[in-house]
Amino acid sequence: MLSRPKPWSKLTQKGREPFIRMQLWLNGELGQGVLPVQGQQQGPVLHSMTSLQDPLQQGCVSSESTPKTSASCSPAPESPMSSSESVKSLTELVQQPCPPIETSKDGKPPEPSDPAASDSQPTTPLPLSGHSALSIQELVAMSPELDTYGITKRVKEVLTDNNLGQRLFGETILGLTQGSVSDLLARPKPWHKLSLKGREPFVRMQLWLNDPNNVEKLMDMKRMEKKAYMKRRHSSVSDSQPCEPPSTGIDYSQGASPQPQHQLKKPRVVLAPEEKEALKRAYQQKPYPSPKTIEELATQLNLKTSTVINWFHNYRSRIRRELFIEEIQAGSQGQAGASDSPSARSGRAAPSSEGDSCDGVEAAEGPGAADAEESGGPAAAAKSQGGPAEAAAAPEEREEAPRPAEKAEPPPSGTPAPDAATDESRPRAPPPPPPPPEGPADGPGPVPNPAAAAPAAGEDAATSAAPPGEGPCRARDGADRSSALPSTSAPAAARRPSSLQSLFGLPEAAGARDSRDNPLRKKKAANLNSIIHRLEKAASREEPIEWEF
DNA sequence: TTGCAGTCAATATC
DNA sequence: GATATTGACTGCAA
Repeated sequence: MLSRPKPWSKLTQKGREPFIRMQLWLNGELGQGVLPVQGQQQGPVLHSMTSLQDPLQQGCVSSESTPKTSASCSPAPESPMSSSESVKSLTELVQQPCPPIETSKDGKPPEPSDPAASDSQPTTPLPLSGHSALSIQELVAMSPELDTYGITKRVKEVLTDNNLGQRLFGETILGLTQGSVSDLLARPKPWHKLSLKGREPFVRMQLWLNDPNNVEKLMDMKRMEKKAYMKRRHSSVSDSQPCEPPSTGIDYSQGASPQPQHQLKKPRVVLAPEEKEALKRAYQQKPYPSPKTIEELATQLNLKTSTVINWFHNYRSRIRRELFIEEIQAGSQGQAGASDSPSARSGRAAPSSEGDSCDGVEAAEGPGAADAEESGGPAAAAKSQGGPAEAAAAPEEREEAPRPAEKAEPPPSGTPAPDAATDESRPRAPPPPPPPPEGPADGPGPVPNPAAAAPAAGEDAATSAAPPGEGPCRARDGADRSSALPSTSAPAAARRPSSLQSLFGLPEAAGARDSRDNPLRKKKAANLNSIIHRLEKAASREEPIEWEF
């Protein structure tokens, strides 16, 4: 990297990290200021070339939304600090009470004076006024690891304590919709697993938390909204009746009748429970189904292929998140206080549980695993993510461990190795991790055989279980699955190896889930751990080091 | 091209 | 009415 640095513009977000770190480091050495001091805008574009001119010092007026644009940069001021200081200052920046968030600056945030504005538009995120013009991205990029779990927890507390809604908070402070806020607060990802963009809301939350007047401001906003609403209501009522549609006023005003609009809108697809069940089962068989499989599933379920594709994407991603949460929670529970970045450290064995729907599956998936390195090195991985935990988490179901495998995490401390796995542990645990998506999927395997499919109903037959024959990844998942849904599927499998039904049926699955702690589950977990462990070994033959347990 | 992260926004649920 | 869930979409990276 030092000898062949890529140009900043060609670096991925992750790829930029080292340069940012180097820059910080250099700044420290040089005593140059990294952080802007109020009012200064730092430029995001770094010269990856080692010449490093305190890139950070080049102020770029980049707006929050357009970080990359390096546009104009002005020399930035200085604020001497050592690398550690810079980091520290950053931390402080984000952690210490910050100046009023909102506001005005770019004109963005709703002006208090203009109630209307506030209520009608979601207002852009906040311009972190206090911190000068440091764009949020810059803050994010330079921000130290934040305890996402702790932050969301505090935010939730503050919001509930003060009776502030997610919508208001999201639109005003984060620039996100209510649904996103809800999701974020309920399932925060660990800091190191977030992309720069994904970290933004957390930085904003942190800044907001640090703002001594945060609640007050939000309350004001609330009041203004209310006022504006009342105002509008009044005017519309008194003015006449013309158009009532308060919320959609704009659209209506644009001429066309409301109707068209509605018609243009695609009705939201709502999958029936049976369909979901079927998809879940299909997922258990193949988290990464081939196009063909998807096609079949779609046909069987009478859904659009895009819907099936989306469902798989969403499911994988959500399961992953569930795992994060479990890890975090497990971690925090395990460790007392935990506030410290549980997210990062969470780790340890998370016992279980899977997310509902998730069927735990993913646990392995690992995003976690996957990125471990993100934080930098194995150690980091271990530390931050609580590596092991990841693996551990929700073992029972973990079916696929997709990508992560790369980094398979070691078994939870308690469970060492393979042994645990008794018979069940299907040795075959294959390979590798999740392969690239499809690879395996197509495989031979057991893809759900459409034939069998009858989704919901047919279940009976359910059966099937597709034996593991699948591709690597699948294999793994097969294994897991089997472990996860043990008996039930087993027999079935025997009967009908590849049938869609396998995807459905198996009522037991649900039952199994309930009892999270039963011995069976534990056993499964142990098996999984052993499998993971083996995978790990295989994968890391090169560097056996690490993991200390 | 595929998968993922992050979101939105419609619905469902509380 | 507020919050949670979830199908779909966008943009990015590999």
